[in-house]
Amino acid sequence: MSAETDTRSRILATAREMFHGRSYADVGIQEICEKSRVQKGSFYHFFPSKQDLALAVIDDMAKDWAHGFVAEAFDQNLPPLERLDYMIDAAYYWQKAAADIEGRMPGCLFGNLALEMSTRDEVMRAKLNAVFDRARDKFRFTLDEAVAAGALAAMDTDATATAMLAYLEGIILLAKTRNDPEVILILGPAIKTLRIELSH
Amino acid sequence: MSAETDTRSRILATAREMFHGRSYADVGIQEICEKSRVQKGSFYHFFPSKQDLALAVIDDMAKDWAHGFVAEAFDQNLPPLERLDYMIDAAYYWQKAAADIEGRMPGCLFGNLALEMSTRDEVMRAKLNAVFDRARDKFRFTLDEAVAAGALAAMDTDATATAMLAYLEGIILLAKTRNDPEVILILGPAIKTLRIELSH
DNA sequence: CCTTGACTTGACTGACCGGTCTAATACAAT
DNA sequence: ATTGTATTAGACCGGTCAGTCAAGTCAAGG
Repeated sequence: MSAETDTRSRILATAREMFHGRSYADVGIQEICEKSRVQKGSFYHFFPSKQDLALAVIDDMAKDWAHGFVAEAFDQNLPPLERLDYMIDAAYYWQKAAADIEGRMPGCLFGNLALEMSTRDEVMRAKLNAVFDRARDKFRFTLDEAVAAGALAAMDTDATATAMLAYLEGIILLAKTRNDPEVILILGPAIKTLRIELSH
Repeated sequence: MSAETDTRSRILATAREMFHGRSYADVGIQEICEKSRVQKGSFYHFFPSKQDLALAVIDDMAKDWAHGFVAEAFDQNLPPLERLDYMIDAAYYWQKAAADIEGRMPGCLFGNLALEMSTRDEVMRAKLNAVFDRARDKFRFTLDEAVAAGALAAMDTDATATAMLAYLEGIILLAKTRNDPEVILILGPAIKTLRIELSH
């Protein structure tokens, strides 16, 4: 029970790290097996295909994300607008830590996979889209609170939340291309300037 | 002369389309050769490696981009801030046209390749970074003009230009993940709300 | 003690990968 | 007509890909 779970989760952790640091196509099952010291057959006992593995990796990362990074950054004890700064900081330190260890900024696993796989795998696209939708909901909830508290003038919180998520992903994309986490720190705070008015 | 150029440019055009619509790793040289009706040997006569082909594709797209899309969108006869709206519209129609034909939004070739290749190929990363730098310059030039014309209060035009580029890439990323070009139209105009103040 | 079934092992498959090589061909200059 | 060069043709290379499979190991349950 513990051994079986261990094998599966070892595969999952390895795959997550490798997909994140490289790409889906560039990482082979054989390599994942070697690095997690598992045989091919064992791999296929737990995951019917490479696609299923990727789907599991996305779920796994989304779970950790929701319970760690996002839960802290969107801490409801903080004033709504400060949460955005916290989130930017969290993203920065995360990427910086990874860059310091690996030498390269891995960026956002979801963004990476989304651009690589959206045109090739509808199931994966839909799953990544759902992850983004949940992230947007976090932003929207924060914006709704800010508006209710009078910290922000009334706006289209749904559209603005989506805009903020897009901006965050864009910043990480650019930072990864520059291989420089500082970009997140420089551009991040401007996320609070984004605004989409209510249409009527 | 015309025939040789034709073979090379046929390879280039096919590769560009395929890399854009799928990904670098997913498209094989064999497939590119088949689709452009060229033999392997001819391919390697013109391009020493797949990496060189990708580099040439990036240059080719950047050239077309600078002369077409960007030149029109950043038309200096337009008031500076209107150029931003033009650019968003141009991005929308481009993606929509591709989505209508292919059924899927290809997104931005540069953004796609940047996320896929940045951690794997330093040469490609640097080239894509340079393309982004030039795009940022276009934004900065526009912002400088807007500030000079009094249409915008003084700001850190360099940082804001980078923020706008990040936002644009982020929008396209999200639109691609949703497979819905309309996202560009909804989120795009908010690019004008981005602002990074001068630090002092 | 025997069976069951989850798990592991590692050899194996056929397809495809990027890239090489030699020979044939087209064509321009002499 | 001949030679040199640019281009094309396509067989071929070793390696890797995702995935399969038959033969086990081993612990729990009857």
